[in-house]
Amino acid sequence: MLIGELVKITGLSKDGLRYYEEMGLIHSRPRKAGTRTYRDYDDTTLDRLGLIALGKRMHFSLRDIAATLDRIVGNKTTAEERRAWLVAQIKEVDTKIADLQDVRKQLLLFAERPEKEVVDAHLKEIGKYYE
Amino acid sequence: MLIGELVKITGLSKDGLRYYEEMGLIHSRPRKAGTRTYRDYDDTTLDRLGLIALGKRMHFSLRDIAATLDRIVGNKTTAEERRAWLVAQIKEVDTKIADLQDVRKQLLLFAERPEKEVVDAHLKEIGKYYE
DNA sequence: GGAAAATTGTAGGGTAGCCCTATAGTTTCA
DNA sequence: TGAAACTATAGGGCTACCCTACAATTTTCC
Repeated sequence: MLIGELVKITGLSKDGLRYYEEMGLIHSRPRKAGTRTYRDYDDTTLDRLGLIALGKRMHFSLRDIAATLDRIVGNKTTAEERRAWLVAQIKEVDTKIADLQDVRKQLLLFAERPEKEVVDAHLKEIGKYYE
Repeated sequence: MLIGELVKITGLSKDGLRYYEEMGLIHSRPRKAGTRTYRDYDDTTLDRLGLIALGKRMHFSLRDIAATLDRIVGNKTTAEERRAWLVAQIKEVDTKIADLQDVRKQLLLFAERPEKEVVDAHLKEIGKYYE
């Protein structure tokens, strides 16, 4: 299929998809047409895009996603390798969740006593984690 | 204090701090020195940087953080306004947590049956959420 | 069948949130 | 006094795109 259909199915943008291809996240077969060359995608592209979306929901960079895409979709990896990798990913997600839960706790403390002095004092305590 | 001390205390970079100032997230009093003008920061800057860090952990854009910084640190806001705003923020964080938990569930399903055919089949099911 | 509309291509600029030079003015300290 | 330490501005680079052009190639409609 051409890029337009991919756009229709996925809701992603033309530019985004071409950027993915440039980054090596998806691939197409060149289809010659006069002086132009169109990109022809096959169905497995949709699987890859699904995984890319999953990676983005994990707040991973495209570079990281690219590195792992072939690892999970590719045929070269064994089931055991996939499992080990997946467990590692789950741990990373757990870390992100834990961090957000901590943030939530901080916000809740603010919300319970929203008087300026209390907020300010609380800020002095937690505000020391600058990064 | 000058920018170097801020760098030491926070661990943030000189460039990052100047970018924050450019974006209006922090402020300094200009200190003239010959043809140059140095940035002079006061202690409240540290409070602001603490809140900025909190915002970043929530994956908020600097633009959004800037908009809310004055709202929470500023004197103009009432306790009730602050509380309402904080509750809204907590909801947003909850959404992010829920999404990550969903991602975690998907990964776990993959991990439990990492055989290629099963993974591929599963992909077809969940892989339809492209964004 | 020929013109108009839709689709694709490349090229270029813009955004966010920084990092990393390079070059130069200012202050501090031995 | 002169070198080291700190500061400034200016410029380019990176990521993950978006948003114009403008041109080539279908496809569609009359």
